[in-house]
Amino acid sequence: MEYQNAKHQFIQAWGTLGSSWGINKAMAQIHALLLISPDPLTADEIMEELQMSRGNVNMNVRALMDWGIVQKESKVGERKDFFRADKDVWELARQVSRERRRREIEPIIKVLNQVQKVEGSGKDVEEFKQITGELKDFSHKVDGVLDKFVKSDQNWFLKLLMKL
Amino acid sequence: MEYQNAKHQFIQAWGTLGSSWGINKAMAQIHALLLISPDPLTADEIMEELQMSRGNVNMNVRALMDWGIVQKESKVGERKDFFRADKDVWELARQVSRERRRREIEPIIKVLNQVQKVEGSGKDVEEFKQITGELKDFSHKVDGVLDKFVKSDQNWFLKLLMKL
DNA sequence: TTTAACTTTCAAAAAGTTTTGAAACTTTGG
DNA sequence: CCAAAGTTTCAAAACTTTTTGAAAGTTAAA
Repeated sequence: MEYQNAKHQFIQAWGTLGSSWGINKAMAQIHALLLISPDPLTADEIMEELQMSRGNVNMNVRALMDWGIVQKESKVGERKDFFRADKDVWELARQVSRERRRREIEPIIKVLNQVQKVEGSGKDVEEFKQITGELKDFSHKVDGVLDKFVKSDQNWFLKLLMKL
Repeated sequence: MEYQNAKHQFIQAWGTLGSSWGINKAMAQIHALLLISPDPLTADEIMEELQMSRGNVNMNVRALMDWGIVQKESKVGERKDFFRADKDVWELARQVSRERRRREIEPIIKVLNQVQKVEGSGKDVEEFKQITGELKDFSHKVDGVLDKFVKSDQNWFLKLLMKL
């Protein structure tokens, strides 16, 4: 397989994967491009390579910086901003876990705590308390695992894999 | 908090969570409703409760059955189909993991294997091989963990939690 | 076989999301 | 301070996904 080809396929696939993860395609594609780029790129280079508008690149590069997986850099003697993706896959996974934990697990635990305060009795209410209680327990467990993961180092994970 | 209130809040929250997981809102809401319902419900009851069209209910109930987390039932002396959600949160988590593994991890591993076949040399190609290689390794590890999880029982998970 | 109850399909409409591009804004070197 | 280079914003357009509802299909009791 030829390089240009492999590159496009990878960027395409990363974009699709992103979509099914609730990350928009442009954001995922920019990330893919920066990941495989040996040197940081300017907004213009990203626009050119991925054929997207300046606004779109700007918006999504900022989203990637929010996630903490892309950094802005400047070069001496250059006016333009350069963007670089974190190349450490382990670190990437941790950042993504951290964000998803914050955006998804935390809100659901909050709601489950709220609705557990339901009053009254009867079959419906009992069933409701039962299932939301189980979901809450489960969510707490997942939260705990993610927390551990986010705070851990790669070595911990590898040791864990051994145990499985 | 009053029951009707808690119920709506829970269904709403589950719908939102679904969206950020690439599961459509209607599908997640139907699932939430069935989860907390002590008895199986008919399509008409779901339509009424969630104020959505017959087509939408039908489509998403089938999607839930595809995921293996909702079952169709029939009652003697009743023409209508009844739908029931799996009440076991553990089982639910396993089914969801299985589906996401199949839909997301497997395709990306396939692409990574493909693009690793890139030919030629140079800084770009080396960087490309390096990062796609690392992603592949990582994906395989995640795949392994999920596989273990999907095939495990709750007890295994609890023991694992102890070790953390 | 007929008919009524129920389920499924699918094309069109609505809703939601992403992308564009031009204008406004900011920064920097001279 | 000015002008040039670069960045950000945002309303409108394009695109995608979801939802609707009516029509077609299926099933089962009489």
